Amino acid sequence: MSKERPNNGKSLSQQLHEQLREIIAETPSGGKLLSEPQLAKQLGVSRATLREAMRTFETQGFIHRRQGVGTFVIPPGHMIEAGLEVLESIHTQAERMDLEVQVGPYYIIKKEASEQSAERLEINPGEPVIEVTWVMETQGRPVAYLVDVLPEDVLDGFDLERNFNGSVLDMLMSDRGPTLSISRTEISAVAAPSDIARAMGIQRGDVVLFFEATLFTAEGRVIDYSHSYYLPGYFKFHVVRRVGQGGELRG
Amino acid sequence: MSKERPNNGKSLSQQLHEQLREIIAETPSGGKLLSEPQLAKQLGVSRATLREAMRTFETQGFIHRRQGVGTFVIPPGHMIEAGLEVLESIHTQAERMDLEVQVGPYYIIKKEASEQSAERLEINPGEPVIEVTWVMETQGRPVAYLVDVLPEDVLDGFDLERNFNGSVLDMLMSDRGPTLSISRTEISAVAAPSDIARAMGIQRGDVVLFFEATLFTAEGRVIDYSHSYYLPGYFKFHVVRRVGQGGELRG
DNA sequence: ATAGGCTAAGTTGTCAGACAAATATTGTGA
DNA sequence: TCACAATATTTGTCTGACAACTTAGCCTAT
Repeated sequence: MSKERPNNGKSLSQQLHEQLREIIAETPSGGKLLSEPQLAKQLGVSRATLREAMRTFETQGFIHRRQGVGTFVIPPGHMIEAGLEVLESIHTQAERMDLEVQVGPYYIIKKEASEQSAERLEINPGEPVIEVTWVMETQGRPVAYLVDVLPEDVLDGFDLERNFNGSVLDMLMSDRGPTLSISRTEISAVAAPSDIARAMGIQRGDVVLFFEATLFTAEGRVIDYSHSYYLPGYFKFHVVRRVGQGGELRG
Repeated sequence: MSKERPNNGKSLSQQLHEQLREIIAETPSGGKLLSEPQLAKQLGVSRATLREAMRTFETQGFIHRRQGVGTFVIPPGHMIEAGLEVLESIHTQAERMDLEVQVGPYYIIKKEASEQSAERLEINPGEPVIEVTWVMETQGRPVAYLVDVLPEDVLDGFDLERNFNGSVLDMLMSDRGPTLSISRTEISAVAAPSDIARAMGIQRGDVVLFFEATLFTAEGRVIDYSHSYYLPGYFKFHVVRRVGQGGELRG
């Protein structure tokens, strides 16, 4: 068992969250959930706590509550289907796509933060960072080229050389790591620069998808800056865009 | 004329939501909110209700609650900033980016649905559709090429020729239109095919971002299928990805 | 027979007050 | 000075109740 974690105010709530997810998943599209008092009793929590958990699913558009009527599961297929808005490693993502992947050549080096890296990581240029570079392959063919840059101290407690399985994100999301919250990913398209082209075995100037991401902890600290190149055709990225609600917290 | 609406279980909660948003927006980055009892008293609601509202913001990653400590505003700039997950027209989006845009040449034609369009629109091939094609320019330079395909009956009540201002989406979102819910957008990168290259004044084979989107009404009907090409550099698209929660509702 | 209104039951929305759990601060003693 | 206990503050959860809303069925008047 991992480290002796206290109930960070999460464990219980987390459990409830999981249970609720299952219940929602098992309810047919458009179907009606049990009433709140019944559900609360079944799950062994108070109605107030249950309602807070339900609210998270409502915010995410999975369920819909109508006063005096009940709570309904929003028809999926037309729903989230786990696109880019869910933060998961490219490894995990590839599995869902039934794509068998291998970790190609990778390099883990310690260096001083470049000006660009430093700005993204919100540290000072020259501070020590770890840079992880690797190529993702399927059927022996390179399909993605990934670079992660992290402040050195973030990796305290990790044995990078031993535990690296191809995904920095998976490692950070393990229970030993800090609590992650969101990742801001910029999307663009570029012609492959020569060094990337060489590593991926394509022509210089060939079209690749380009992602640039910064990863934040729950406290708002930047702990990872990554840029990655993907061969079109092997990956299908998608986003679910929602009308209106929520936007514009900033002026 | 607003119909005689009863409090659809929202009006009050909605109001609270707005107030909370303001409070969060006005709190400095990383700052601490008032304690829940104080906030509840100030807003004139019970603590339970307040907590449900806060939960929505927590789910969206705007605030972070720590038991025994308090509730904190997550530094923005780190935050949402209205990325791709909000459904809005490219026109609106361009405005936010301080990009002055003009509507270049456009064509509105009626035709029979191709096999591909029909599949996307969930109709039968051969049924009448409207196809809107236009080029978006900034400083006289083409920067995007957009094609929208809609079933003919969707546009009942719209005078397309007269009202078209460059955005099909804006028109559909107007009050005369149906209630929209989500848009599923696939993201890829391609080398510009010759006809698009010609229309955009670039070389055939140049790199462009490629979006392919289907737009759903609240009832789940597909009412728009669009594919669009964007010149990298002129646009910055980004997505905010959230860790774990909510994912995998579907098998 | 039909249309319209009324009643009752079920469900979500909101409220009040209380205690538990986690954390940070302060005070105390060695 | 340092370790440790006491205390105050804050979020997490519970309980029970009532209000607002929706639906379905019954009843009445036309």
